[in-house]
Amino acid sequence: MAIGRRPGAYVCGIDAAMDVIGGKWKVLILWVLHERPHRFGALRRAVPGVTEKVLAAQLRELEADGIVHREEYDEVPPRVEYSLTARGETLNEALGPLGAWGRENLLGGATASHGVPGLVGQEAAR
Amino acid sequence: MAIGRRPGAYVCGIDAAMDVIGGKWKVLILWVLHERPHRFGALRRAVPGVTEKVLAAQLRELEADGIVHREEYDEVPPRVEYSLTARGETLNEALGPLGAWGRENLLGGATASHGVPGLVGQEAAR
DNA sequence: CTGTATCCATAGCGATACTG
DNA sequence: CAGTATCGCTATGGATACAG
Repeated sequence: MAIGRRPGAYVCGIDAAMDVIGGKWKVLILWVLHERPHRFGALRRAVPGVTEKVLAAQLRELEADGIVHREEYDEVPPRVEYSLTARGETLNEALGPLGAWGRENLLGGATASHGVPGLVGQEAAR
Repeated sequence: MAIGRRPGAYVCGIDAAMDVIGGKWKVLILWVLHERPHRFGALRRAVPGVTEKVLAAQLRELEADGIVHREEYDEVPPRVEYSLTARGETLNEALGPLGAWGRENLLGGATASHGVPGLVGQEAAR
């Protein structure tokens, strides 16, 4: 409990989880952050097509749900680093089978993995 | 491949899968159909709050994606039965860990399971 | 560099009525 | 019974400009 934006409105764990990862870019953000922490600008470049406003909004929601950690350094120029929390890591692992299903059934097994431990490489390095 | 509504637009298996289960009611439909086939009206009653139009639309998409099978019986009164395909069953299984994550992290482990084989009971019978 | 503010486009969803 | 048609709302997301 304590997280999720519609407390008490879920009929099973799946739709609760869907609420957390339902944003258009969230699984991509998860995918990128799983490899290593990113700052805002790097994240924006790593998630092609997202605008600043939307990226900021999705990060806020993921932060509110305890998935990502936001570390603000009081420097100049400003620096903010985003990383996965422990809960974010477990969510990423729970997403593994779904990613495998998608690769096998939707992509023909041709594309990069989704950060399942032991399968992720340097694809998202950039 | 051959399924998914944005062929070639995915960066990893996860967002491809998200496209398939992204509708507001789709995971619920999956949950209900996993237990046993349902006809349209029964499905509508089993998924509380959905309207006919939206239910029909989501079923069409799931059918186009090869997740559900639509069996039309030429009787009077008309009868149509919806069931999961083999691909739908594997998708349901791939959703298992995510549902477990949601129950543990969002619901406190209090709610019914999502049809993970061996865990589903009569909760969705209704 | 890391955001917020403003405005706008659209997709998805919902209610109701109607048809084969 | 099993849908389709029509209408419209609202939430999400996108583009651009501006701020700390």
